[in-house]
Amino acid sequence: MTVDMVFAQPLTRSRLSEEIVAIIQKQIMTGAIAPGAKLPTERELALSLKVNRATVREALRKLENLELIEIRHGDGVYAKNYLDSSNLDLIKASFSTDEHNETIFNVLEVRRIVVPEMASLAAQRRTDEDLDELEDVILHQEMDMLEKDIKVNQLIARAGRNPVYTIMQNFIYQITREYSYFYFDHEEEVERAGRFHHRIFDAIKRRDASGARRIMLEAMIHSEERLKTYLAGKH
Amino acid sequence: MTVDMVFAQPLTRSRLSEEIVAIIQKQIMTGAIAPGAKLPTERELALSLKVNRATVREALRKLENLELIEIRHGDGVYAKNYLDSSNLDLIKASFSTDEHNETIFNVLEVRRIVVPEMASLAAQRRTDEDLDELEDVILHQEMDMLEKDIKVNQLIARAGRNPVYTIMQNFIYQITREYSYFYFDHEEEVERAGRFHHRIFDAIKRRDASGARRIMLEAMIHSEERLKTYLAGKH
DNA sequence: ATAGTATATTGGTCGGACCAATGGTCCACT
DNA sequence: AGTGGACCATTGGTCCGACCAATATACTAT
Repeated sequence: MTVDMVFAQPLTRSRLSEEIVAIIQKQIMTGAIAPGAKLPTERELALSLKVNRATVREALRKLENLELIEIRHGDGVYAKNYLDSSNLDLIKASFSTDEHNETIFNVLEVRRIVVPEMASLAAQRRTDEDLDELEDVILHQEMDMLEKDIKVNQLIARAGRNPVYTIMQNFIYQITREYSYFYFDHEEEVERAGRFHHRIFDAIKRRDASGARRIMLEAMIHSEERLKTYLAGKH
Repeated sequence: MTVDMVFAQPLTRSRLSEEIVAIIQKQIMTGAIAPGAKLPTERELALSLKVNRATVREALRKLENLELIEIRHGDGVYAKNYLDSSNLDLIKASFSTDEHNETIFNVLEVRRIVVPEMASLAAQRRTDEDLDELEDVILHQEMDMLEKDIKVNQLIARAGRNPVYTIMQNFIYQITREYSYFYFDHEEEVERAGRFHHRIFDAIKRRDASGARRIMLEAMIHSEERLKTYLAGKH
């Protein structure tokens, strides 16, 4: 438990345009800029922020992707209601500035519903190739348990044959992965994960949809509890 | 059923950079550009596409947000595995070029799980203010049923007090809304929706979580069936 | 009043220049 | 031979200034 959670997000924070994104995003999400309000011109923003207009434009482009603003050619830039956004990156942003772990709890709440259902779909739709890949990973001894666990969940997600679930799984993974390091610090949990892999594989092999769902739900609940006690202990 | 589904996506297709996004995105998602492969430099892309480098940069910025590429300062641009993306916009893109309605079915499959759970959370967490807002909308006579239905679902989502669910609800709504117009063409469905609103409101008011979940699930299944017969009739 | 037109404003694209991070080469030193 | 560090070419990041294209508005002619 030494190097976990060191590099939270800021990887590309060297980019000036990202700073601008953060500034404007904060103002929109705190309500300092109301939905429907017209933002300053690109030229004005460039002037007041003392950066080039091209840099402002790249920032606005990202804010548009986040569905926080609407850019109208020949008219101007307007703030949108962030509650209407469908971009999960907004959650990632709030995650990196979250003091009370609200974000992670929200994600866990969704995970508990979504991931077991994904396992159920995998059991229904898996091909023999999916099964082979899964078995390969599970029986692969040299791989450490964290890496293996990630791979198993990924293969299950893809075996479900629903890209929407796959994307949601990727999102959930990206948010929770920083806590996974701590999780597998205990030998007890490593063994438990090993047993889980075999059980879920067996259920998927037998095309036992409800069984797969139940086994996955059980695993989710357990890791939730472990995480909650860990986070509680940090304060 | 005349003007439904007219403007699928192309709203901002006047932008040159969007064309470039589409070109490169397609190559990555079809595998023409393999994951890990290095893309041409910005200068080379600008040259071969006969556009300015700034335009290429804006396109690359968007592809980066889609998690389709990774940009490394001083190094180059690398393709990522689109299966690892957590950006729901990828689904929207495939939706607009989907011949066999696969996308909408995938989204409905997720909706059936997610939205009822959202209703359950709303029943558990709704405040009196949430309830008042909901009642206002439901009893508001002048509003047409489509608009009302959207608003009701939105308020339920927000009453659940989980931004991740809210974002997913927005995504689901954006994908399915184009079919909603047809849905409320039948007076029978309008009346059914009215009854549904009252029932779900009642359950949420009583803080009946499982009841709210059940009522919502019922509504989802019904609209799914209606939509499927409609889509089947189009061929 | 209304429809059409001119114009100012604003986002979109262009070209060319320089800054900053990275990878690789090469050389001095051990 | 191996290692560490200086150097340099390459590539993304930012800047400047100019022009193109869409929009809103004010104005004009009817």
